[in-house]
Amino acid sequence: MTAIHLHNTLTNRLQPLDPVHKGEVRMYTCGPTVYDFAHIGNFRTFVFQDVLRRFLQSRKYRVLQVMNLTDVDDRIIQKAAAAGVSIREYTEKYVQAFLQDMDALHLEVPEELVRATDHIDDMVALIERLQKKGLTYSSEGSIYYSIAKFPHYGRLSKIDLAGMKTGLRVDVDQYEKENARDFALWKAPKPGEHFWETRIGPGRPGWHIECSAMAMKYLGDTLDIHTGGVDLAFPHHENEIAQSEAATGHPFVRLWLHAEHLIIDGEKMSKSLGNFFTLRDLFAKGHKPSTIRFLLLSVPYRRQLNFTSDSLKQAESSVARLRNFVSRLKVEQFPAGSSAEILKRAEKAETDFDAGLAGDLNTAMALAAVFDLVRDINTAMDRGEFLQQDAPRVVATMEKVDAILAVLVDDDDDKLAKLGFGQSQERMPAERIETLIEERNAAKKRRDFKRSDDIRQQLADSGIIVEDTKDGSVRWKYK
RNA sequence: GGCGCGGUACCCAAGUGGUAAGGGAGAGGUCUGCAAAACCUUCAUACGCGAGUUCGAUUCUCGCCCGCGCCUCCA
Repeated sequence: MTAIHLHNTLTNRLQPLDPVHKGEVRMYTCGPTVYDFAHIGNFRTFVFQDVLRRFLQSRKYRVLQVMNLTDVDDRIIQKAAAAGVSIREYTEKYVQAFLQDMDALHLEVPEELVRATDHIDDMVALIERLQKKGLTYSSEGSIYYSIAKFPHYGRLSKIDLAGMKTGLRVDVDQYEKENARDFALWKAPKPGEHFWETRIGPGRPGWHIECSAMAMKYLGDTLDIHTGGVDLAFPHHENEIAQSEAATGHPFVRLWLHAEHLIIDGEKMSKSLGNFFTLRDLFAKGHKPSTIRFLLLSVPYRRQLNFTSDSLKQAESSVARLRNFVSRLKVEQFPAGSSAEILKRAEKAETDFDAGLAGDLNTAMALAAVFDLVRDINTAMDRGEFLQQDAPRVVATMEKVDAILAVLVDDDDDKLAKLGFGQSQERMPAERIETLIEERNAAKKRRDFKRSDDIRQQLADSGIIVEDTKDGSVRWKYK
């Protein structure tokens, strides 16, 4: 098996995965700030993280993934106050929405999905450790981290501090800081704002401390992998390193992985440009969860993904090709027997798929391996060279790759229905469909094509596509 | 300005120091009562531009141009 290599932002090169604990990968993946519905760009990163964990599992690693839910920050405090509800009450809605969205996209639930506000004590303890080491200072009730005291500051994002002057007052945060880049570990409460009464005083946590505290609580001082979107590399992840390593004296993370952004029609997604989409916006427009998942994972994570209506169409067609293939394998009847060649071919597909992912999660390469197999087997079937006993083997290959891709099972309607995007009409039950197909078969037999086509049309009107195959069997699928 | 990612066919997108994977769309064909699916053929003398290294570069080096992002709590 090809050794797994991943691009480490810290060193800017491909490095082998080398877990601290044998057979187990511990990773921290930056999750959403739950002040609103997550948008499609967020999910680009989350799908990447999901593909990563699924791939590691396919390599038989135990995966211990921690994902944070940032449920306290300026926006949340403001919005909750404006709505006249508690922070918890305000964020709960979006936490639930996030879980539903995850489910719709087949994102596996991390082993630990943790809320910042449940870990205030852990953050306070970590801040105290930093205080004891003399790395912090207080100003107007807030506590800051003095980056001048952390020699490696800037290593991840390659930010050069040499040109920066200390003592300059830069009023970016309406707080007093010694250095513009110093960041708040703990923020003094503002009048009327929600705050926590703690050993280090009243207030609320700064943004970065939650990730350091929760990551180390669940994963230990040194994590194997930490991921997030590229925008988080600075300052968020840089600050996490400073906090964590200064506190423990150990390297915080072995591999830093950053997903490039998704852009829309070549432009940054933003509310002001009017090209801002949540998952639900896309569902409402009739796009399927599987289409979106496929599109998000089809472009390797370190490459910007240009999200367009055309790319959505292409993704939908690609998924259909894969699903048609599996359906054909399951329904069509082939000559009895089995062939060593086909078995080898299936094995090769699995190997190539795996090798593609092993090379920094090159999903484009991995998908090519799958499509190569699809074409070759389809060709064999058309030529009558494909044998019945091989069908389950090839299906198994497809199931294996789908353990990572997670787009083959056609549950789009179910997922949409769960979110309230179901079609207006009830789905025709499978039994009824089978009955109609039998009727149609009978009609075909007596060459009553008028009747036969009427039934096909009737089914089509109910959103069911009927396909005749060479061997006389009929397969159907929901549109 | 600093840091980072990228510029490959109509679109999306791999890749290698020795002559361009895969998907989508298009065109033609096969199969078929019809339809769909599928298959076959076709679709980049060419990989942003210029120079260099080399027997040979899309792949290495240098310079330039262009796009996008980060450098102000945005994945």
